[in-house]
Amino acid sequence: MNTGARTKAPDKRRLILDAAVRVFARQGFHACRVSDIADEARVAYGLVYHYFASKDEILDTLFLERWNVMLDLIRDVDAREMPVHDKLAEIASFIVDSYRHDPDLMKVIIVEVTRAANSFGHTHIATIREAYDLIGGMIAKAQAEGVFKPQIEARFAAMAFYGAIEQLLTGWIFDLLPTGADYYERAKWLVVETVCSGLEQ
Amino acid sequence: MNTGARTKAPDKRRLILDAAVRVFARQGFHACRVSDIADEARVAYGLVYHYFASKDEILDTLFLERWNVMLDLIRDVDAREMPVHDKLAEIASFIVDSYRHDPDLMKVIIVEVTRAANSFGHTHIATIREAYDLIGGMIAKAQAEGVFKPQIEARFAAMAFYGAIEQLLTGWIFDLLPTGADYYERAKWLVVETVCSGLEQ
Amino acid sequence: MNTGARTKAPDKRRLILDAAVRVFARQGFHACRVSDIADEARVAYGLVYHYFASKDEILDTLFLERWNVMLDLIRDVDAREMPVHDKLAEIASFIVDSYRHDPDLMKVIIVEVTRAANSFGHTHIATIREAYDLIGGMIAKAQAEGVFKPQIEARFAAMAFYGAIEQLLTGWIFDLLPTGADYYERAKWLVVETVCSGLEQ
Amino acid sequence: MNTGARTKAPDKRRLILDAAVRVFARQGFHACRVSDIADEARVAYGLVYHYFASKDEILDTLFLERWNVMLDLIRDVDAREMPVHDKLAEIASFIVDSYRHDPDLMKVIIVEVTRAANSFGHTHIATIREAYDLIGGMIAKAQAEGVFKPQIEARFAAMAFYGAIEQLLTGWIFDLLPTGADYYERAKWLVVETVCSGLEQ
DNA sequence: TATGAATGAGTTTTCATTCAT
DNA sequence: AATGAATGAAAACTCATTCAT
Repeated sequence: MNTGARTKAPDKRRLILDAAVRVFARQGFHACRVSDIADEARVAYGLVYHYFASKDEILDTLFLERWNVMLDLIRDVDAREMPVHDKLAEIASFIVDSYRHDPDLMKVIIVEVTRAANSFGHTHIATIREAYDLIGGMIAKAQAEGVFKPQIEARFAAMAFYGAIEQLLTGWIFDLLPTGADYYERAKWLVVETVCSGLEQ
Repeated sequence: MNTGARTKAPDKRRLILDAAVRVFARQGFHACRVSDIADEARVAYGLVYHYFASKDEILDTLFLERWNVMLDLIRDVDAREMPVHDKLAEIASFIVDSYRHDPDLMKVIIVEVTRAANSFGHTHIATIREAYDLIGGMIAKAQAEGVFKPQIEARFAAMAFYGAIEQLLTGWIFDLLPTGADYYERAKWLVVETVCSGLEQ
Repeated sequence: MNTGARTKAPDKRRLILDAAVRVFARQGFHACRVSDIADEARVAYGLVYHYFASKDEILDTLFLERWNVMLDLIRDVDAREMPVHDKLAEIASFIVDSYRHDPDLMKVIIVEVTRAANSFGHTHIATIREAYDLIGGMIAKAQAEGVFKPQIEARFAAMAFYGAIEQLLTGWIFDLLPTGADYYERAKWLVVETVCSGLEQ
Repeated sequence: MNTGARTKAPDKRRLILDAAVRVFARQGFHACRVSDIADEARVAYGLVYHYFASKDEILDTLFLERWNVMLDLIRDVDAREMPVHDKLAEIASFIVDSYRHDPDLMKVIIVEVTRAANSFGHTHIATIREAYDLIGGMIAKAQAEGVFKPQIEARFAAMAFYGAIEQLLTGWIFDLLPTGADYYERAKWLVVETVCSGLEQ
């Protein structure tokens, strides 16, 4: 029974992953060196290669760890009986909270994976798509139930919804939007409100 | 009547820029070599450096060329007297048409610049922000006029709107959404309809 | 009886420095490639950059190593109680012996550093000057004691003295002067005799 | 009858040579580009190659132009009937005046040619040696006539004499010695006085 | 596990030189 | 003579990865 973060054991592997998040966020995946990660983790250079086969694998690991948590959440939400509005709100809330909890990690995922059409994005496309598809399914179901307009393609709407959230995170990442607990909460509400009811009075 | 491409000067500089778009789109900025660009342009290696100080400058040039055209469009729309709904529709239409007209260029801009918080995105943040600000201004104005709900932060709404569009393009780039004239047109309508009226019936 | 070169650690760093001396002397700093140094040292290319930040740093290191030994000698001589004639003789002897012991190293220092007004010479000007100043001080002291003529500027005389020695080395480097133990010893005597007593009978 | 420097005719070739002197002196031969020379001469890039076969040839030309003037002077002095002291004074005077008249040119010759054992110095070794040999001949003659001590090798003495002068120039080039008409004149006297009579009272 | 020296392929950039006009 | 675009070889430097200890 090792929950992974007891107290003593430093768990070098975790140390390296966490250091990588900070370094990737600060310098970008391409601009940083493996030695930067080792230094940040206060670990010997070679140890990075003891735990990970390559620099790529570190980012892969970080992405999958987080994305799978999100997929679990979305699947769980999807399975529950609740209005689509609330489902979308749960998802938006989860993503925004993910950013609140670990902005560096979300920055890395958005900047280095989600849009990297020729590298990591391409590698993980199936995993990424699963999230979009699940959301698309919720919207399609809502259309079938007469809650959402039937004219709008569910897949397109799902992308627009997800893109709206990700862009809010991008705004925070680029320091284009104000941060703080209030703003995070309002942002969650705003994106769902807009997508469900629209901006018009 | 000459479309310009067959006439006198081959304009090597343009040739290089156009080749770079294709190469960046195909391989990604980091994964491609300057020699790939030169080869694609059927031009001597050194000529790339005769016209551009660095590989970076090529991407900078491509981005600014296109983004400034968009800024002009947005500024123009902003100055016109028309319902905010139509203004947003013009913007969405312009961006989608940009993708239709030159998917490679838009792919490069979205994948390599717009979200690159540690490299090009950071360099061009002021230019990028201008677009968001202009859209935010339109929304704020609509709120002041009572057309849009006043409770939603205009800046946040603008980001959500832009993010929704960009994500549709991302969907096409990643081959997650179907393409074709019909889909492009419906996508334009969809994103504006959603943002203005919401998905709810 | 072990001269140290055959023992345990090969000390790759030293290997590289020694190889660099040979390569710089043979081809000149600008004309040689870093790979030439690595090859000469029978070491992997990248190892050169593991120990030195740049090709420049290798030459900097070689120069400072040697010049500081000379500075120590001059400072030591300066502190001793002995006729100025003998002091100058010690210095001339040290420099000529340095050439006898490692002609390549002295060649590199004279050819690539001491006169390189726009590169290494400029970088190390303060260090180089210290030697001239110390010699100038000895001459000034001799003038104050009435041993040397007071009309001649000590700083100028110091430069002339040092220049005379360096030019003898240059003569050997360019193969314009005969070499051999006898010539080295006579050269030491000659330069001091000339500067102190003059060529006139 | 064209003395080469009338008034109107710009003589682009001369313009390029003079510009090269300034650029070589300022940046060093290796650090400057051919385009720097063209820019400094306010001449088209390609024109440099119309007048000179290579960058090297420009420096060769500059060196030979000046060194041959010096050789003429030394030969002339050598042929004259005058005390060796005066001969050496004429030579020292000529070299110092050369520096007064065009410090950049002398800097370039000393820094880039005279000590460049692996490049230009090697190329022009025969020409350079001629000067040393002529001076050596004067000294040998003075020894034969009983004016100079016979124990000192004339060739070595010639090198020491020339080296003393060149080092004074080096001192000015590196800004280690004070400049000005007075200092130049005293330097001429000093070097000859030292070499002939010695520093001792 | 842990360390960091050792390896060497890969890429940008520079710049002398050529050439068409 | 004059121009400057075009060429492409050359080299420094980087850094992911391997390996001996």
